[in-house]
Amino acid sequence: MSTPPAKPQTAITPTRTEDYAEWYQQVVRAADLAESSPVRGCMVIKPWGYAIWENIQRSLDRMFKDTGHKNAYFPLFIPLSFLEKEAEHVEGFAKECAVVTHHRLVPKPGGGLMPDPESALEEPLVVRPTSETIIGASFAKWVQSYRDLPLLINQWANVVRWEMRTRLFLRTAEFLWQEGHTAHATANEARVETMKMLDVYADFAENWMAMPVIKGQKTEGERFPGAVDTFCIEAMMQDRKALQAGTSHFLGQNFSTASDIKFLDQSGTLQHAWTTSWGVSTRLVGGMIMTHSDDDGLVLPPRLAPAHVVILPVLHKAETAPQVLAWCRELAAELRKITYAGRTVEVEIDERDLRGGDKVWGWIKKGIPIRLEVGPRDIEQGSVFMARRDRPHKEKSAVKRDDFVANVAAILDEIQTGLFERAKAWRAEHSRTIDSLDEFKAFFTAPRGGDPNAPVPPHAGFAHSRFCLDPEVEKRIKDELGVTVRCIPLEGGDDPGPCVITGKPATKRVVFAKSY
RNA sequence: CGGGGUGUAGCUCAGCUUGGUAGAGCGCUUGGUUCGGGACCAAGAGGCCGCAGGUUCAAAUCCUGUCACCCCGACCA
Repeated sequence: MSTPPAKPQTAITPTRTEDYAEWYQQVVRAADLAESSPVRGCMVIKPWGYAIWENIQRSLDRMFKDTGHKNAYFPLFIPLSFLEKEAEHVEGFAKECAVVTHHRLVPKPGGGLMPDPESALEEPLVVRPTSETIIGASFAKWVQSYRDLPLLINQWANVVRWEMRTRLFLRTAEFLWQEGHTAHATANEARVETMKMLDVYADFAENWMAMPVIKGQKTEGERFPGAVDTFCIEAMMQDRKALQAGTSHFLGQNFSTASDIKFLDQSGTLQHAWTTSWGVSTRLVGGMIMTHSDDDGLVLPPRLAPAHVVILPVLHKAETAPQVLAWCRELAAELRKITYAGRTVEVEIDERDLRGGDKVWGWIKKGIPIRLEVGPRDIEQGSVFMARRDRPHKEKSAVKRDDFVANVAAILDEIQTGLFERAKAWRAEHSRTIDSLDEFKAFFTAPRGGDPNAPVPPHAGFAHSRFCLDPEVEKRIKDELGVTVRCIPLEGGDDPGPCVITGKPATKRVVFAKSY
């Protein structure tokens, strides 16, 4: 018997190719990002994970403000009647709403507590699944004249959608997000706003998350309930499934009509305003994980990393320990004066009384971009031993201390850019232009070993194919292959020819994929 | 919400078929030997066996219900 080839040891089991879904959960856990909670479908976001969200918030908030938006805050509860105002909107969200019906608890016979029947609310309150209607009520008061427009508001908040199947970060019953809501005097202005914010999202995804995205429009079937047009950014994960990472909606006058947002224009005519809404959520953290992480755990794009550099002092010799520590602290202080991507370089010194290997692997699994090992020998030579999370873990090199200080921002940038290029290459590798139905079907039919309950194996990726945009056909394809139109790309999609499914004339190529 | 699976120590799991005082490895604590690296030896701490009922002299084990998690669908950011 020959021995099987030795499998390289990885910090995360299983690996991505062995079981992607399980790998994802293990990465989240190993990096200490979040955990499930006693509440069904709701997660506890732990400090390392929350810091990533804070970084997302900080940079997006800056971008929102730079485009003229102001933050505000609206109630968590929405009167049921508000939600009923927009027909498609109700229909879309009714199935997944948490509803508050009482305001007091009383002792239950036999122990425990129960809602006091006497305290039933006259009108139930819905925990917001999104805030168009409650914000609309405010907008209706705030807008009287064309001079009040445009009204550009953003809210950072939590929302609740009673999802049937949840996954940490990707889909939770409660999630954190931001929702922008704007009102404009003309349809055109509102459309410009819709596209502007889509651009902001794409810019953020690519330049901060290092996650390449395709900007596009949703088909009728995938549109936000109540919107006239929905636009999105779509990214490819490492299992080649698509992730909708952000949406921007042109709402037309649907919600302004429902909420009575009216103004007198310059000619004295009473008009309904034109509104938009747009949002991204903690799902972005899931997207970031699935875009960059490897079989050793989380890989963080430096611009969103809670900390950029960890210094691991070699402290096991008592006589040199104080000196090593002092040297490391001084280095850290100097690094913290450097600015990278709008923040100072954030440095951790891991002084914990742990074995070196344990510390190193802990930080690898947390995805920190740069690790520095510093011991007496390095100090003697005025150097640090550097390892980068975007390189194999054994690849370490001695770098002169002062060179490192001078170059740290450049190195972080190189990692950031490298991650983006790698993700782009991955997407390119798994995208195909497909013009025949047979090839299309083959592309999306992955063998499952005959077990209908088995986890879904990796998908082929994105198919760029012409499509006639018939909703019936789209539904059929979804039922047959589990594949949907992720978006109609805004850029580079024009290519008239026969629809890949029906052969009917089509003007554009769309992106087909399986999705989260 | 339908189908499948799993709940036993912080983690991964064995024990359940055939009911009889709760187990292993990793992790944790302490001591020692090591150590520019996920080490080794020894001694310890730690569990109402998801929860609630039932059957039984006796339940982790059998029965019923319920909750949670995972996978496959449907739904969705």
